[in-house]
Amino acid sequence: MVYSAKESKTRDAEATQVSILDAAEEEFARHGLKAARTETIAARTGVTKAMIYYYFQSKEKLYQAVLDRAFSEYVHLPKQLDLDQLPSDEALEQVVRGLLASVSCNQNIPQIMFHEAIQNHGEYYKQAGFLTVLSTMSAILERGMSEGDFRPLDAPHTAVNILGTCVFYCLGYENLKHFWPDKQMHSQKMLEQHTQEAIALVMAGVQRHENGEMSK
Amino acid sequence: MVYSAKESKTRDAEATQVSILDAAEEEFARHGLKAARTETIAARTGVTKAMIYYYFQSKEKLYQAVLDRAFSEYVHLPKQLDLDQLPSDEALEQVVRGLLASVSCNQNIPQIMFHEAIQNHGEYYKQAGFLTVLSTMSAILERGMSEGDFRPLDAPHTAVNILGTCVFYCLGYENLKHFWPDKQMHSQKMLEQHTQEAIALVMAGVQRHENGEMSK
DNA sequence: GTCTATACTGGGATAGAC
DNA sequence: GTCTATCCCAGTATAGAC
Repeated sequence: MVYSAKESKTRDAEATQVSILDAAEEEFARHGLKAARTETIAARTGVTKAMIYYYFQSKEKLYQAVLDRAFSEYVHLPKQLDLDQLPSDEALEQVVRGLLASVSCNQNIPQIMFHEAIQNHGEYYKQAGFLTVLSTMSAILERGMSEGDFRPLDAPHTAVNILGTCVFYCLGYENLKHFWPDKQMHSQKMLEQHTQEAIALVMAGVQRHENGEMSK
Repeated sequence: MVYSAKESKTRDAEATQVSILDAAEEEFARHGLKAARTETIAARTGVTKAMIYYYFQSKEKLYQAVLDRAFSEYVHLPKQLDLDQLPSDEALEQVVRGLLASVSCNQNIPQIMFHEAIQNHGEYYKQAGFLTVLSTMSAILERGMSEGDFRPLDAPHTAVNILGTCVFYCLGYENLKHFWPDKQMHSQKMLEQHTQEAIALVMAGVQRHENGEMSK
């Protein structure tokens, strides 16, 4: 995804389009559809505004193109079949780990999704990979309960709550950095720690424990 | 907060200002500072755009006023002293429960905070109540570990992860509704279920269990 | 395919009547 | 204190040269 094509000074339609899409993804993530400025996108891309309208007829069309590309590239989960082979707790850990990795490496998509949610009534979300993730997690949780690995819980609600834990750290970065004034939240070390703590919390949160009190 | 003063047709400066603030909070929550339209705020309020500039000199000043009011009203946590009296697990449950209640009853504030994070680099977040919530939770987690109630964990990271679980359901509502096509996510019943499931996940996630494997 | 220059519009802000 | 009318800039979109 994030490969810039600025170096070629010769005319290259393909490269220009990719370059515009990259800059647009960034801008839309930051500001949402309405507040995004085509001028900023053009400036970051290195081409002029006119080019944006040449390739993508309007800001809306460009937005749609960004979403389309993002959905096709985001969240490469382990295949359903592979997950079914694993014990439920290992399957869940795999999914959560994949999710955390995706979110850490490209925060633009979750940010765009959020803007979608509160501005555009989640119109595009149906197409997105996140619903798949939720369904997958929910199914694993159901299986884990029936196999006795997990405590009694409501699978869809718990899947949503897990997803919340996974995305919040990166989504709220600019706010949360005040909570860690002396650390770099995006450093390799911190991201790894976040991954580890999130997984620990989630796994402990769903697993059945011999003498633990059941929640119902 | 959400009390409208439209019914008085006589001139009432106080009521007009409150009315503007209410509408503005809504609009800023939906669109963020930049994309928010003063025209929309005025329309929703029932007064004209000019009034907004009469009372608040600019859109920015209005935004600041909305934030100031929100911070002073949001998240009424139990007093520090009361929490210290309780066993750590009960204290944590109290805080999480309070947080879930605040978020469910007014989603505007978390939404504004989110926009702050990704648009304005979290400038205002330092003032907000959320950092207090995080510190409070973190302290409780530390105490719980030292008293042997909680498993070994990183307190700040875990506090952030818990907060994520608490806010995500309401923040992502418009997206997540596609995941529950047959339910009303804002119904009393669903909100209660979310509260219950979130608390169950969090408490199970942090508590020490006799035979559970420690995460470190 | 890429640029410069410009037409057009939405919306922030203000002047002035009532 | 509240309204109407208007100014004017920022920003979308396009025409036309190269």
